[in-house]
Amino acid sequence: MTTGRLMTEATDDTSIPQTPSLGGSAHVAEKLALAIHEHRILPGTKLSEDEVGEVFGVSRTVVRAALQQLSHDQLITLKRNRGAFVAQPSIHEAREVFEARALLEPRTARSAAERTTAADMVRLQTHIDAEHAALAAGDVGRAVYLSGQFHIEIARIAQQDTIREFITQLVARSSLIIALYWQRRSALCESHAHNALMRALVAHDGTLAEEVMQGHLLDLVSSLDLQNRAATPRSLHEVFGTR
Amino acid sequence: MTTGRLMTEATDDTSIPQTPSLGGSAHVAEKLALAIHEHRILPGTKLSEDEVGEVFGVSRTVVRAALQQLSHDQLITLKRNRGAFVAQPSIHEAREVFEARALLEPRTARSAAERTTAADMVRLQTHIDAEHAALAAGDVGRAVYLSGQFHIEIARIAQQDTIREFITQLVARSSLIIALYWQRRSALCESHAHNALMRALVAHDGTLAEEVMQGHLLDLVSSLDLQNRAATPRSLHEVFGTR
DNA sequence: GTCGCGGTGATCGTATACAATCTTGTATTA
DNA sequence: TAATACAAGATTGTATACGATCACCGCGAC
Repeated sequence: MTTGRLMTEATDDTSIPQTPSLGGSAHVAEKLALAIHEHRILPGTKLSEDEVGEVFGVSRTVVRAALQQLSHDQLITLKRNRGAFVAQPSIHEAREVFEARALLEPRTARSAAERTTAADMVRLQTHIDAEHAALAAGDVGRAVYLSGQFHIEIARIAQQDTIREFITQLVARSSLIIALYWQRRSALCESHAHNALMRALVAHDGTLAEEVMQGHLLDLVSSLDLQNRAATPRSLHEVFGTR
Repeated sequence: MTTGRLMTEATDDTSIPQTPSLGGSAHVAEKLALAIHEHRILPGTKLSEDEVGEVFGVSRTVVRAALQQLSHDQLITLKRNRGAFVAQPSIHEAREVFEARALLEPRTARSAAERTTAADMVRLQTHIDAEHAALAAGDVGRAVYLSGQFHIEIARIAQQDTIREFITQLVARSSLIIALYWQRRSALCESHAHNALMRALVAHDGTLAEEVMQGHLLDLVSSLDLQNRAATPRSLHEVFGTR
């Protein structure tokens, strides 16, 4: 066990699932997904079954179940007899992800605007405050995670569970894409756009919400470097195309 | 083992994975998914791990992996310490599924129209022929399956893998919805719409393809009975609203 | 010096065994 | 008679063990 402390150690929690309604594998999957979201585990990192099991104090059986779930969400890639690796979306995949988001999210924001309640407003404001706090603390990973949760929250307000699930997957993959292709620039425009979105929502202005969301997603894409090929491949095999 | 012959028996194939690149669990998951698609296994059916393992000649380990995958696709529902059951989408979920399809597929059809090649046309025509053959043979289940595959094929032509994956999930759930809420009526309009779609695609008429797809999905929804609550609920809890 | 080849270690794939939980049948009692 | 408590059976949840496959590395031949 040479890597260590990339993720929360087993001593952080009771190592016994605190949510008895959930299976242990779901617990492990959540923890891993959060760590990936927050960029505490970087794309390309190998997730050995033994190692993960040791960290969380569970057997390989439950680790395998968790990894399979994450694989289905395309957060990790399973290679037969090789192991699990945090996914490294290609530039092509990155474009597709944001095209899908552009297709789903503006319309969802419009729906959300028509249904935003006072309670929703409070939740959104809390979210934005948390984003600001994370940025102020310099915790970029957490800020990225919270920023994604904001988009998911909008889908929740729209009361479209099926679409929300898709957006959840897209946000997760977006987190990987940001980790790979982010070029530092305007980090503040993010939460600014979220503020504008919230204003449109509470004003029940669906058209405005749709426009703001569309522009926000475009800004997001343009803050990435999707031109240069060969952006941060971790595995030597991928560098040279062997295997 | 009292149920039997709902799905293809183990003697149908070699019971040894014929695709060595795929894990055995993927093989089992595919067979089960196909059986569910074709309505050979109906919503609400319990899929016991032992039973499935016996049918396919594999151990519970691989069955569990397959069931987990199907659960993620929402084809089955896993209940802790209870087992796996073929999913029974509620009317609300059914509406959401088709709303999501209405959001994704028309635009995807437009993209596909701009990229349809001669080879694609052949594939589409083959598909439509197979649909006709299945209908002529009275195999409604297979016709439903092939009809869904047609929609997935369009997403493939559009070269949008991410969106294609979403549509694949939605088509799968649509199959369950059709099994639950289908009210017999115009079974032929289906393939007719598919013919119209193909014509729009080969003519590279994106606008027409988008319109046809939108209308086709609306027809599909209106062929369902999503008004009556309590349409074929299997669980008594759902009948009486307890828990 | 480079290419090909087999040994070796590590890791995953699958099967089996045991523990925990739920369901169900039965007997007991008010 | 009906309700409850208890026990037996069945099913899933988890852990462990063994076998298969692949990557890595050293050795030898060309």
